Amino acid sequence: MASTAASTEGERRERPGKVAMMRAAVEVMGEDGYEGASIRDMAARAGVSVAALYYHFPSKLHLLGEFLEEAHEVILARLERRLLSADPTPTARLDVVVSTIVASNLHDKFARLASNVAVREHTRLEKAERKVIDEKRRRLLQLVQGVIETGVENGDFATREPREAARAIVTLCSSLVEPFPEMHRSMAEVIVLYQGFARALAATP
Amino acid sequence: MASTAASTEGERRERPGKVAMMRAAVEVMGEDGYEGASIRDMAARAGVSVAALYYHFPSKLHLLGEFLEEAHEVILARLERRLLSADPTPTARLDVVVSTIVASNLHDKFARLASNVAVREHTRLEKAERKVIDEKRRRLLQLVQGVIETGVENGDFATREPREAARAIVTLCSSLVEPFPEMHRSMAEVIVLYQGFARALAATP
DNA sequence: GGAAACTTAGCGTTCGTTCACTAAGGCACG
DNA sequence: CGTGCCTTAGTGAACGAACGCTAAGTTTCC
Repeated sequence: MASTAASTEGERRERPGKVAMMRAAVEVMGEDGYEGASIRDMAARAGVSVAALYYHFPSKLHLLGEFLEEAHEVILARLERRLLSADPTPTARLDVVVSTIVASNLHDKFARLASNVAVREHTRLEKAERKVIDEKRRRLLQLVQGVIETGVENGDFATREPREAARAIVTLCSSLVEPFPEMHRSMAEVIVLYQGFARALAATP
Repeated sequence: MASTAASTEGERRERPGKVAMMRAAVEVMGEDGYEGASIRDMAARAGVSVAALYYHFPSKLHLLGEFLEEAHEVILARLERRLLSADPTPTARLDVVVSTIVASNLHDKFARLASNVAVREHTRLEKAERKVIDEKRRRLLQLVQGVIETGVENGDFATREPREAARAIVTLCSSLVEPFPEMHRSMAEVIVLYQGFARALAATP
């Protein structure tokens, strides 16, 4: 579903489309913050008029909300899929958790900006939409917690606080977009490093 | 120096003063984000006119910068002082690192708001001021890294990545202000929990 | 022809910032 | 001992620019 541009035919006159507008909007939000990002900047980045944004999104806040819902849904789906086809040992499954989350936040420039928006701006939502996002974050946390708990049950892990360990792991994997100046590592190196951190957190009582 | 209100005499007519203005400004920034916080809200919260802010701070951005410098200096000083009078074993020193950072970010409502500002808004600064803050964050990181490295040298710790472990620990201790919905723990419990996490990160090879 | 996907133009509001002014305390000097 | 003067810490009003948003018209494509 939802193949907005150039779906069945080739080479139409490249209309920007809703997806491109959301991409542009998220880029600007990632750079300037939600309140600092003006809809004029978003529209200009998408190569579109301001009113075009309002054709697709009822308000700036709904645009943020829609993105956050989608982004969380995407990472949850990705994680569930990769866990299904993963080595069933808890350590391998935890490695999958880490590599999936880190890669989702780091794999290109847009992913980094989107990740910034996701961690910093979800507080701006209205209470109702905020609840929807919090619920999705809770699902992500539960997923990781489940992986840890099965590991504790069969002796691979040993933490007495699976929920808090899961929270710490997800926080770590989500907080590595420029929290400190310069980390001179490739994404692959970061993944290995953080898989080690995650194992340490899960394995230590 | 700099005792702004009621310095030598008693009971002057309670003028708000620069410190109160900065406190109010940081509160509003913590709630609404830097760009979302208007100087009118800040002034109102401090019980003062807008122009009064401009008497003490040359601009909104300088206000943020001055706060960030001060906040980082405070936590660095606190950490250095507590490390000086701490049990010299690396584990005890790492515990001090964790308890100091966590307590600084959590000990009351203002501390939480200030912590939010510190982690989210330091990217808004101009390049020059940004460098000043980054340097202070680097000093904090170095301090923690040093604690870990001496632990590795004498065999208490075992990580092969002291810098990244330090980064992870500081990130964890700084990221616990509402990153996930509801953490039903007292500050003392959180400190013990995160001391365990920090030890695990430092001790695991 | 008609719906979907836009544009142009502008609305009212809020923003950061500045200007001209002032009440209040300290203080050197005749 | 008071009086003119400078500094400190503010006030109130207003500036132009930028803001989120919208009504009405135009193009594109089946």
